Amino acid sequence: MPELPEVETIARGLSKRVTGDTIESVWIGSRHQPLKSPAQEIAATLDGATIARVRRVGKQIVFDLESPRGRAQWIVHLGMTGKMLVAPPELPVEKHTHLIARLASGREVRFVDPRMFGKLSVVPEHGFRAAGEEPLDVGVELFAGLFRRRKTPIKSALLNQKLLSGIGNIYADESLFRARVRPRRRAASLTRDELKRLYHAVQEVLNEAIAAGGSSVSDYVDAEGEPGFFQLQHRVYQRTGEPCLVCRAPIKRVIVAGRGTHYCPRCQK
DNA sequence: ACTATGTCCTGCGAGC
DNA sequence: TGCTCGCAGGACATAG
Repeated sequence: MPELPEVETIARGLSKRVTGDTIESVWIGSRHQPLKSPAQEIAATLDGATIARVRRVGKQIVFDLESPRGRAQWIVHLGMTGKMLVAPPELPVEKHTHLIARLASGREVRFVDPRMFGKLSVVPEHGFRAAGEEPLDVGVELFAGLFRRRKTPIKSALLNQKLLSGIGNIYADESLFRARVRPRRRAASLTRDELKRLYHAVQEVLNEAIAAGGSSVSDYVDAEGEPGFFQLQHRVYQRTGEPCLVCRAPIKRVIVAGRGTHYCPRCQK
């Protein structure tokens, strides 16, 4: 599922291939679940707009658009199974394609999302605000302050996009393992040292994952249709019963915040 | 003001 | 072999 490193990889790929290009026409499928803004409004905003910039904010892809009608932003959240592909027009349109933007260069940007947890919207210029802090930009003091006085499990807090934007199930588990903190620990119970370890673990995991092009665990591919490789470096995620890479104890799986959660019962306190 | 839980959706794999 | 069923989970609604 696309979390910060996957979305970063996709946004970089899109940026490289569509910046400066102009959307000449837009097709939107009849399944409207993935749309947060009305289909008509999305089509009208994209149609004829030039893509000035593509970037990642939290887990969303933000397209800065310029057109004779003014500036706007196209916001794409990939949900669990969303893909943004840059494709030649002759490439067969795969099932669950919800939007196709045809570009002046001849290429197409396609939004594909089988499970339809993804969301598309358009907002006025500068209309989009990230809910929480960027995990890779935040300082250690502000980071630690986010968890103070919170009774919720630390894993739930990591998944809360209003605190930090971009961490999902994979990177929450991997970060907690590296920080040697159990996912069910109450956030407020973490010591200063543990919070510091967690801060560095989050940065390390996210940066390593970006370098590997993200994790391909379900059907994630980047804008060019290429998978990522960070799943090969997962130390706990989906390794239930396998030996911990540090102490050989079998990795445990429990449910926290309704999510499958993996940890080492010996290394993580 | 927080926190916990159910819901949306389709594809896939386990189990019979 | 072929079927059914349950699970996967990001964000939000709703309940407590």
